[in-house]
Amino acid sequence: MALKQLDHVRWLLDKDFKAGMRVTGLIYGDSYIIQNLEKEGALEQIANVACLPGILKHSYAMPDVHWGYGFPIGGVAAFSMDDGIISPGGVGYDISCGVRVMLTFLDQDEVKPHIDELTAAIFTKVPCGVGSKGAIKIGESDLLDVLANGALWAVKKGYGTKEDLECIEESGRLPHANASYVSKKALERGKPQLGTLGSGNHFLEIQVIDEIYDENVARRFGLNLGQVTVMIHCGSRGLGHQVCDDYIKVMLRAMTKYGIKVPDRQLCCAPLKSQEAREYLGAMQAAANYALANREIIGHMVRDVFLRFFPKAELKLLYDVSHNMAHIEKHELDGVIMDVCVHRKGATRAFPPDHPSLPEKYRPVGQPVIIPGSMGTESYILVGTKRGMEECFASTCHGAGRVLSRKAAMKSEDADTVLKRLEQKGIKVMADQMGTIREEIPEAYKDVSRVVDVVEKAGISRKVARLRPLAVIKG
DNA sequence: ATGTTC
Repeated sequence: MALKQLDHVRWLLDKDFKAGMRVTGLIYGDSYIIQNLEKEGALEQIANVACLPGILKHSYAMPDVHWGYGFPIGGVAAFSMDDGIISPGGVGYDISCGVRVMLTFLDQDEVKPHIDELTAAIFTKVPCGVGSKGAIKIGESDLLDVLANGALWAVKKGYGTKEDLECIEESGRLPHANASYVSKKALERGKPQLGTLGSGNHFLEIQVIDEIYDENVARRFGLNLGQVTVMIHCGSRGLGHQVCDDYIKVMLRAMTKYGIKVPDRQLCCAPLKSQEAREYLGAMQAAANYALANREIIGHMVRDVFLRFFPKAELKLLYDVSHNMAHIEKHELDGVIMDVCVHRKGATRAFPPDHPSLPEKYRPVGQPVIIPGSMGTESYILVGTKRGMEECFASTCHGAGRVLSRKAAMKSEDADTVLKRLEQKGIKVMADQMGTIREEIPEAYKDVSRVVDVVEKAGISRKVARLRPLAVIKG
């Protein structure tokens, strides 16, 4: 057995597991999570990532890990800027897919009597579902502006406030975006979709804070028991998908050109110093800016609707963070601080207290981390820790993580039964397509509280609060 | 995730 248990929640995948592994695998999980890992091929993928050139320390797997395109979802891998690589498969098809939480100044008792109308009004306002479009109309030059400026563009156009920006990662704008590396096809797909939620696991929830674990941090974040919040989970839509598709082809050519050998073609990549890497980074950051703008615009639309019902709602942004990104960040290795390229695919950046990238108001406690649960289950707010910074490149989990494939989930139950069950729990659900409801049944996912307990026990982030859904909008 | 198989 190549997996060595280090403590209750840490497992080391030995280099003997597979020929070509340059580093060990470090997996966070309890025994249930480790069992699931073996049966679905994720373990093999963790080992494959460990074979990539220039990988640093470990190939990491968070407790929500499961099989993905090339890299596992829930995987983290950092690469040296000197001899490392960048890979579209390590970011994922939905570039900068991520999540934000907005805080109302309303108690659940004020909102509950209006929840049906409120949810219906948001459902009408925010287009959702596969191929959804038409939230706002922009031309080619505005789209280029979005790709260059992210959420800053949205705020400039009145879709959001200046105060939002400091609570978005990278202040809402990735600086090395370069739209000239984004294909015409990607631009065409993205133009009509700005301000739309999309489909799959994307959602919009109205929630209530029903448990506080850390009073001090919760106070700093502005979280109170009974307070209503809004969570938005979506990404870069067809534009990001097309960028990934385009650059997988570029990287397959680059592998031949640079003589890179990988155990799985889906891990195709290019040296970080190459022109191909520069172009992917520019295109990926442009797609990420699209996603940041998208969440800012949707947030603004939700704010509009809430204010119509409740003039004092406010909807202050707690934080907006991506969980599908490669970032070039400073990390300490063997006592030396250096730039490294951290791929987080279905994993969340979680900066510790005092990190210079954090807005000043969060510096004393650390970065808010947002962990959505599966449909109808609780979500969590965590906070980044020093140990996470030192041990796993400031990373943590991103959600519940699938245990059933979309296809397998589709077979299990009809949508009406799922909706009825959620209704009995007092959760209002509105969806564009019933197929999505079946794909997203809670049984298709791990228990998010189990996942969060693992990262807390490991000390790579800490629980702050739990959010219970009142209403869910699905694509 | 995705104009859910250009």
